[in-house]
Amino acid sequence: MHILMNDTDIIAPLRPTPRKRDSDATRTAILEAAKTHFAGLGYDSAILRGIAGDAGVDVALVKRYFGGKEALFLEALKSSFGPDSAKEWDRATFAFDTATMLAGSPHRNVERTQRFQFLLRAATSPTTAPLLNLLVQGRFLGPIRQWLGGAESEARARVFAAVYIGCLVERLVRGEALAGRERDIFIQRVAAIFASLIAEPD
Amino acid sequence: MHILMNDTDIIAPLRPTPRKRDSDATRTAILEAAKTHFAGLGYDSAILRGIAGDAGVDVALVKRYFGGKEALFLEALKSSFGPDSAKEWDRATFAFDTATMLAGSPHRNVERTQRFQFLLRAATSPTTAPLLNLLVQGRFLGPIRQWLGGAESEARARVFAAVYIGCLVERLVRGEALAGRERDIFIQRVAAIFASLIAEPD
DNA sequence: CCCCCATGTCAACGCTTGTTGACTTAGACC
DNA sequence: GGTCTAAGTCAACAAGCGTTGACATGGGGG
Repeated sequence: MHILMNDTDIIAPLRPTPRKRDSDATRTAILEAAKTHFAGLGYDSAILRGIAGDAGVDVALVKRYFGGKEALFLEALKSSFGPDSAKEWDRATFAFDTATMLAGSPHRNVERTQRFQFLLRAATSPTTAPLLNLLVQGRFLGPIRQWLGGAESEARARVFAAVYIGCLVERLVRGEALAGRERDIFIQRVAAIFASLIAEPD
Repeated sequence: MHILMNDTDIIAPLRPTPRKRDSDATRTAILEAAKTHFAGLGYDSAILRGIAGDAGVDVALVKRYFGGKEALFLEALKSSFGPDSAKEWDRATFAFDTATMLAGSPHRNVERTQRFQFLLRAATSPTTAPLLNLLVQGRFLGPIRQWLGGAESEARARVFAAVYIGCLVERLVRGEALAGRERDIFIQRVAAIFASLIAEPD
């Protein structure tokens, strides 16, 4: 193993700038670690030294690359809410699929789960709540509203968001997932709610 | 005004122990301030000096009376979730009333609003989330489940809780309340959801 | 080959905040 | 009225954490 040269050495000649000590990778590593930490712990409980540690870098680098904790948080938040897959959702199966996802195993679709845990934790921390409005509006409520379509889409989008987030909180509070018949009922009920919000013709 | 003796002096003879410097009142004041602060700021952001300040006492008193921040939090949490009015709810108007409350002005029924903000903030802080399970189960989910009655009450209670909490988060994130027609639609939709969760005969 | 800038490291500062113990004072009891 | 305990005050400590600037180092361009 130690005989082999690392990737950087190999592909370096191919690039215009071989990246001396890979600042891009460092930045990315920090950002990724930050996303995980912020999502899992919330703004207050996440600590820079922990994030830097997970990224395998020094704390001071966080300042160099992002400026500070708050700026890093914002960056991580924006990075977590990239262009969403709202348009890809299938109207036929959406309600049931989403309800299923919300009912149980956090393992499926980990990325989205983490993303919304992120949102949730951010929403309930007074420090970050103000920062969140724009993002929620622009990348969550907006797309959903548009996707739902029809009249009074604003109100319906809000109900949708509320139910969606509520399910996440519910799951967050009590770690164990539902099982068996109770789980089926839960899914069925939530799916019905979603369906009623979509189907509305006008 | 300064001529009058204060209450303590007047009613003192009537009590077995007239209470020298009113330790009970002090304790209560701290607890009340703590409830407000924890509900409004969350466990992490709430600071003891702020709580003590609002209560008009020294920080050290918090230790004397409660032992520490975590213990105070627990006490405040328990105190916030006293015997609930679940049994008083009217099945006929409950769905609409609750939806209306959730839709808008946090001014009506401030107490309950604060209580659930408390719950919410506690739920999303990793520090306090573990402490919450028992309480939520015992004093919120339990009563609701019982009140809803019928078959599969567990699943339905969970859906109820999810929607309820979701609406609170939604309102928490975006301070401004809905208005006009959008508000009506919102209420109508949420009320419909609640109603469907109650009415289920079997 | 040498210099210079970007990258990374290190240690320390300063602030916030929970906690603690010593000190002061009020008031009930003898 | 004196005394002793409970109630309240004060200042300081200690730990956690974000932040900062000085210093080391590697590598590409002259």
